[in-house]
Amino acid sequence: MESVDTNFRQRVEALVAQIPQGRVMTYGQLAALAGSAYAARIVGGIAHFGDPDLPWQRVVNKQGGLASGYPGGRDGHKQVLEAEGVSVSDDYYVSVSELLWWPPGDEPAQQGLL
DNA sequence: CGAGTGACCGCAA
DNA sequence: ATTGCGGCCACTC
Repeated sequence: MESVDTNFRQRVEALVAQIPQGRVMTYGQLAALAGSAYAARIVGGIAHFGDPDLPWQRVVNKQGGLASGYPGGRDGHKQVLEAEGVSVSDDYYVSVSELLWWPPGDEPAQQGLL
């Protein structure tokens, strides 16, 4: 409906902005919810040139590892996540299985269904 | 307007 | 198990 310009970027930003504190989402997830499961790279691109007010720090890769290119490097990224309440491993890895969050209504199979 | 790149993911050997 | 390569879409210069 209505305008659909760059709905991808708007969608990703909307999802990231909805990520609750202490939770993390994967790029592939955001990409899939945005409309393209193969556009995970674009999500990263938007993250770098998107709105700096969005909690991109809560966005990690499928491995649960922190991404590069973040202002301050993984060091700053790790500290920010820990400040949010996310436990980051010494290797800059987070428990995706524990902190992975899905938007309400779009969850294909929550962890409870495991 | 055209080309290149990217904070990724999945599969193949 | 590990390593290497390709692919898709959007954004920037």
